[in-house]
Amino acid sequence: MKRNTWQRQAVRSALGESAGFVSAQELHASLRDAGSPIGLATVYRALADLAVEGDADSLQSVEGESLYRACASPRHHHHLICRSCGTTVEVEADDVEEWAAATAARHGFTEPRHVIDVFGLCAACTSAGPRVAASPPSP
Amino acid sequence: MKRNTWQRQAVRSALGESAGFVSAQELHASLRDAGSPIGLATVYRALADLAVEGDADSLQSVEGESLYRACASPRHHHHLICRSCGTTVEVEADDVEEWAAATAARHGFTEPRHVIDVFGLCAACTSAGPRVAASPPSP
DNA sequence: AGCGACTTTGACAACCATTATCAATAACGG
DNA sequence: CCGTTATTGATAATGGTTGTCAAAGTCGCT
Ligand SMILES: [Zn+2]
Ligand SMILES: [Zn+2]
Ligand SMILES: [Zn+2]
Ligand SMILES: [Zn+2]
Repeated sequence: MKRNTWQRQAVRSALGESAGFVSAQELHASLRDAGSPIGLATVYRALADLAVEGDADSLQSVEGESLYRACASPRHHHHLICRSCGTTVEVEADDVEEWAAATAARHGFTEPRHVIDVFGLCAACTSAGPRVAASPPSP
Repeated sequence: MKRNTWQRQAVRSALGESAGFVSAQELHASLRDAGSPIGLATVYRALADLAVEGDADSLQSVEGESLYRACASPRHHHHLICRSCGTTVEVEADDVEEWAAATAARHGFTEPRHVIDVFGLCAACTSAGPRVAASPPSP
């Protein structure tokens, strides 16, 4: 049986408050900053549990880190992620789902699963302009 | 300028001979088994170079390992991968490309990129039947 | 071919995210 | 309240990947 501990609630809550995908390390750091004495291993375990229960989505960052996010919708969906600020939009695309299934079937593959994520710069980050190391005042 | 060393050629060659995606560690092991004294760090560097030059595709395994594969086609494409034996099929899907671009644009995202991979069981692995841990003789 | 400038290599250490340990703690049914 | 038992968490261990740096190799040039 699953026991209800304040640690799990804290992770749930913290995950729900973050706008985009976060790593276990980041979530642990923010919880600690907020005064919680929660342990790192516990955050890893809680996030893994949330993911298997379907209450959180997970994906691998380009650097290979596991990132998690509270799912707004329980339905199957994918994500559009700002690679600058992490803001995430959930998107559904039945056409793409069908394409994935059909592609697998056409080549004799069974039990198809798929990884589909779109990364870009959100409107805010786009208008913020290209990132520069520093903006020395022009003399 | 890029210099031409037997190590880079060996990695290129070994990558081209493997049917599906392989990790740097696996490629290093097979090269060593074939009698090559190549170093592990060199394999990592060569694979990273091939990836940026567009001569190899890379993706993150579910366990977070970086996997590489020699690209048969220089065009943009995606992969259908057997999660049992690693056999890989390259697929193109203009519809999906357009969907990704349109989805990003619709939400004000710019410079869209995407990660699209389909995992399943190939025909051979499907007919091999469900995998069992062991088949103890029934007493 | 010989030379010199500049890359590349590789053994090894360092790094870092993630997982295993395991005694102490806390949740929950009765 | 109590006993059972899942959970916690500090720490160690794991394992893929990258950094270090002296030695060796590559290539343009003569
Ligand atoms: Zn943004
Ligand atoms: Zn989907
Ligand atoms: Zn297969
Ligand atoms: Zn594409």
